[in-house]
Amino acid sequence: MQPKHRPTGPLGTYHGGFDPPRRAMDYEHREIEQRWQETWEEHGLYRSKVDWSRPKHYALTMLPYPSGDLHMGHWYAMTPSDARARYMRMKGYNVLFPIGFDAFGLPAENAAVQRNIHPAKWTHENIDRMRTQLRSMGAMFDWEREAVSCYPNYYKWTEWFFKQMYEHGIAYRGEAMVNWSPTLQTVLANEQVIDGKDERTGQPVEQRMMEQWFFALTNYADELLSFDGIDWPDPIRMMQTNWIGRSEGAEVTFVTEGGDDIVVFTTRPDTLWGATFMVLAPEHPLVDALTTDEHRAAVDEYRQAAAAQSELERMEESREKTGVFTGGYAINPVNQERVPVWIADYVLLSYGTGAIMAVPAHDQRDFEFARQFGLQIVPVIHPAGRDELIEPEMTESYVGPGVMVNSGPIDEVETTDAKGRANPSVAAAIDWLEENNAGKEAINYRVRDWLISRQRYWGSPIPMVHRSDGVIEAVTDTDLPVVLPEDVEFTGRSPLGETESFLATTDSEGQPARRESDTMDTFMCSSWYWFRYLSPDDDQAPFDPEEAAYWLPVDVYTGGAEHAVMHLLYARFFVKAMRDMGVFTDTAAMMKDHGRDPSGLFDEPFLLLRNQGQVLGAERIGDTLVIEGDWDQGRLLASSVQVQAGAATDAGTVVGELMRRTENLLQVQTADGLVGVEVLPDAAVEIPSIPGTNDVTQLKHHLDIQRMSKSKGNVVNPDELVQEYGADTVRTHLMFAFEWQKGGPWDERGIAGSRRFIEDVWKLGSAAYEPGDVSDRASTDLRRKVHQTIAKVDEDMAEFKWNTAVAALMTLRNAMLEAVRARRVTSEVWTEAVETLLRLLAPIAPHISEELWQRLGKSDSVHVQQWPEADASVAAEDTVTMVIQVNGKVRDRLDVPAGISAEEAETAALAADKIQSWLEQGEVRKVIARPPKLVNIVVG
RNA sequence: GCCCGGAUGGCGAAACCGGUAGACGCGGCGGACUUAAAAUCCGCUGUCCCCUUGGGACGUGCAGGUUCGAGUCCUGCUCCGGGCACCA
Repeated sequence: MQPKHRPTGPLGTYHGGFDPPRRAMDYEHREIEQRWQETWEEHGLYRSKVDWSRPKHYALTMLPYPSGDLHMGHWYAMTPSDARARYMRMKGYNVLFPIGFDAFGLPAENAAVQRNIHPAKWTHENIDRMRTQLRSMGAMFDWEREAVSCYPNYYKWTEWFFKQMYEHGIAYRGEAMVNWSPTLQTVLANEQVIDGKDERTGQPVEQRMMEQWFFALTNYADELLSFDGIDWPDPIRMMQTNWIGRSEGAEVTFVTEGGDDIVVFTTRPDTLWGATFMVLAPEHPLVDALTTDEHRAAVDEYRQAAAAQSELERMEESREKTGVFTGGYAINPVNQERVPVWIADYVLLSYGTGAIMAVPAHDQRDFEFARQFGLQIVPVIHPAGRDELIEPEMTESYVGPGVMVNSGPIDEVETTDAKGRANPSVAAAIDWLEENNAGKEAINYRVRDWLISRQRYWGSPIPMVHRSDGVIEAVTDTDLPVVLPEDVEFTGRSPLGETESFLATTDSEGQPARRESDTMDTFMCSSWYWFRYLSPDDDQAPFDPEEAAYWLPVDVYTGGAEHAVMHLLYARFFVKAMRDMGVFTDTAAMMKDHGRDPSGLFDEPFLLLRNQGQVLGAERIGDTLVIEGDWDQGRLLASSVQVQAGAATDAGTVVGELMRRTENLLQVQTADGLVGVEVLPDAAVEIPSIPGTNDVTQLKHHLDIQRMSKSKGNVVNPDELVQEYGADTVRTHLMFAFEWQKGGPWDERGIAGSRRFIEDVWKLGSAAYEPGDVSDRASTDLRRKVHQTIAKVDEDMAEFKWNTAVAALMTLRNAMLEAVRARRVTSEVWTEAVETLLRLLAPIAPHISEELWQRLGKSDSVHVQQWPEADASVAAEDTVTMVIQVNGKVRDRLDVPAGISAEEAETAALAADKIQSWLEQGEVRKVIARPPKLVNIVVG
């Protein structure tokens, strides 16, 4: 449908008279929304341009992964972000609100393997569809700044950043554990491993060390612990802080009898005199050397068992302690005692040094281990205010304060609950270790360096070359990007490692060499995308410093709290590394040219962060699947899948609830546990509630209540809602019906209320108001309500409290409906009310606000209007309801002047009729007056 | 297991700093309009009790505590959600 009027003015200005208001109820949301979306686009209303004469505001919403269709979760995340951006614009800021796609990732590759569709094709089709869906939201995205991470002109710069990291010593080769499938000879993602088995083949998966690329994130650990200058939610800061997990203590070297050093980190070096054994991670490199022939069989067996378990399983503290003795011994450097060296899976190679000294008397895990295996326990703390610990009588470790005993040089030193050097005994121990060259003060972080290698196809290539002489070198900048080859085969293994035409290359000296076949973690792409929005087509640099000088840093970032520790920490790390690598040198110079002080502007990416919760799928009773098929090595090849409510457990080969689906792989919860099912391409799929021929992808609509996301799959389709109710209604409802930070299950019934609100706005905005018997009182009352609403909505929009902002607008709606019925307010007051309502609603419901604004005969877009300002004197109430309590219970209410004094309030309260009978129950002991709201009389 | 959240009517929720619990909306009930239904409009709607106009008791996951006063603060639990490093 074409716009009825084709305004031709400058940005945000429309000319030409609109039709006079038609009948009250001609609200055609489809026509109106489409027309305005086209008109805004034509006028470039949301193009954002650098303008140094105006204050800037960079609003960012987390970019979506193109999983297929835009789902309610995207709307839920983005609608308020858009509304906030629009609000800031009306507040006078020059706003940048861009969008893009985080387009590399595993689901595209799954589709390739399972359905033989190329990841690029799958991704591009999804992006095309989601672009259309995003436009239907009516958001103020500046599409000219769109960035897509899987386009070569984007990942060229992802590769360039990798090179920068390499050249500045941040990227390095190291070893890490991977999920290795011996059957497929490939690495699997954690998500692909279910119950220690490959979800696709049902074959076992083992942990194996592999050499890969890392970023030295721990170099920035201390800086990342500081949140100075940024406004982030406390829980996120806390999670990041705990994730980084800084602990202070000492590194101590134990020497094995074979002469090897075992370095351990401990936060309690003061308890070294009580260290009676050591435990190494099963994968620790010294295990082989330590193991005696007598113990080798047991050690090997234990190591294999440990390799079959994930880290998460190994960290389960409640399970029984397991471990085996290597037969080897090391010398405790503080007392020259010979201590046995064990291996146990609760020690992780990835934490600390992969080895611990065990002090069973004062560490509960060590205590349980010692008791289980009959190892020596030596108490070295005399607990404060208690009897000395006697080893055989101990039933648990002692971790409290006291005085050191049995500890040679640090005997008698006090020990407290303080951490690090703040604890006298720890300080004394560190000093002693350093004086005697037995150890040194050290800091350990729980956080590990960022492993960025992925043995996959659909990611940004790592621009490195392995020379035939073993040296690794970077691809020259002029050869960037290393482009992903398109003609590859998808088998489940990494195609790059098997594509000879990609691998074969030459090094900088023209000698034959091999390309790196790993690609980068997709978090790498999303660690710098907001810079790419600044100049998405720039082929000279990752971003244009002229744009960056104006727009950076991001002022407001919104997205899901599920990104608390990974994406949001990587993003912070990335910016700090960029700063140190000099990436912002030009930007800083440009800032100075424009009189902007660049100091501190490149330390953090996002000044203010707010998180939304998750919208859950509509609640359904979990459907039961009845599946027929043949067993093949522990999983079922299905020839028929039926959705059947309440089917008997023996109705098919497998009967159970669908828990997860990845393409045609199902996980079905049966009475006997989780079963993996592969739905064969020609299998019959039957879903009674979906008419026509069904296919396996539709099974996603039949999960129990769960998160709406690409991996869980129960998606409420917003397109249908938008068709039926309109984007403005859906936007309003999403902002109204939930506590944004919390989210919750989607329930379609409630949207009727938001639709009614939008229709009422239509009536109010398009009705011709004729004053009748005008009264000052009515006019004053409506004006007061209008200005109270401005104040409330303004405050709520500023603080991301969308639901109460909409509620305030609904309250104003109610007052205006009342006013239009009574016709007692003046035309001026009515006009002020209508124009205020439309401007306050514009960020939330942009289309209807614009349509009605234009019908009022305005020439500029409502979206370039000034945000209304509340007049506090108009908004003020002159009387207030004062509550009178007796002993904390409400017994009466009085209307009193807002300015009532404490004495007057007290007098009035004690004189109130309904209070008298309560006063007779005893003496008035105390009166607490909090004018003008409350008086509490204490009687007793 | 570890880290971080959450729990308030039949439902989604609101409640600034400790000061009227339930704003706003859904649903429900009753009424108006209609041949009828839908839509729309008006009224009621936390639970229980009493003789009414009206009044009273109870009530914010559970058990305690602090306070004149607790949804809000403290202690100990229960259940639910998010994250745990190759899902994004």
